Amino acid sequence: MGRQPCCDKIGLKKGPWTAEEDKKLINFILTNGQCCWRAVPKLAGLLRCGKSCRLRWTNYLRPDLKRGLLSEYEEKMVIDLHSQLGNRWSKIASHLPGRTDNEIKNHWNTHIKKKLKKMGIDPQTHKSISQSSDNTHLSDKDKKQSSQTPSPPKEHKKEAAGSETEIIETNISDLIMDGFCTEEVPLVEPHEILVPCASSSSTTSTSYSSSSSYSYSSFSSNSESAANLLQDLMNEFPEFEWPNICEENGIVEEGLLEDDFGSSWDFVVNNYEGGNANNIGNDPFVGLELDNSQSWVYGL
DNA sequence: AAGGGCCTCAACCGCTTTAGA
DNA sequence: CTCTAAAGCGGTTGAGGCCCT
Repeated sequence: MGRQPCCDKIGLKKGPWTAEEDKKLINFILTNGQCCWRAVPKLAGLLRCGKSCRLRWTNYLRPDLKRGLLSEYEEKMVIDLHSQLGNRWSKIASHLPGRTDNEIKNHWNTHIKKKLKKMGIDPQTHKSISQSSDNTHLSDKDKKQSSQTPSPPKEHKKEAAGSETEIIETNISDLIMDGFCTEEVPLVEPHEILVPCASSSSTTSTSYSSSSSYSYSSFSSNSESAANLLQDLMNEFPEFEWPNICEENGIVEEGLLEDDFGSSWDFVVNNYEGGNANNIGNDPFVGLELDNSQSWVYGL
């Protein structure tokens, strides 16, 4: 017996999702939760197959996703994990909260792979290309690119004499020192993801802001005040040295945090009920900003 | 300004794995 | 244990934007 297709493809829409479809899917998932993807399109009023809905949600609409390019630390993690796990993108993604397997796979193929090749490292084996006995696994296009790529600098040729571990570690360090771009690119406007609160006792707080320069991450919390929310964030992100904050209403606390990786973060905790001077929201929130570029607002 | 080539990444395809009857 | 449906996963595609000539 032949395998049935995952869905009746006749009449189903394919291709890029529209904002209207996104809204329908977000509303449905946040109201009903994730269950039985095959039934989702019908119940949500979408002309898509369940698989397409699941992919759209997991790869793009999920509110806990990080946005923008991978940080230096995340790239190093991906390279290290790939050397251990190979192309098991979902396993790699599971070590990077807020990142999807698709995102990591794309980033690997478009950025990291090229960078490693340029440094004389075989992206598949993580060995120096000069050590590889053959490069027959490369496609014609790869070979062409490889032939156009300048020889590795002398330092790398010198490193080839050392142990494999040393080579990889040194090259990864060089890679990071080269400086990857960490620009943040918000992709979803907040007004597009706001949904009516479900009447049920949802434990997910909806995050928002009127500024498009922020990322809008939901944060699972039972918080009823900014102080409680901050406490939840402290538990979630223990790598920060969090300050003590005033628990009175109407207090805005600002300051600097430093994470385990030496990055300085501006933070602001707003206890105001019913709006604030920056018009960021009408409820208490906790905001984090890295180098004036990456921002997260955790609202109630 | 035009157009051709390259790059990026969202989305799709098809195979594999998992869950449950 | 077997079969089937659903979900998960990784490879691939192609539209759209960017860059270079």
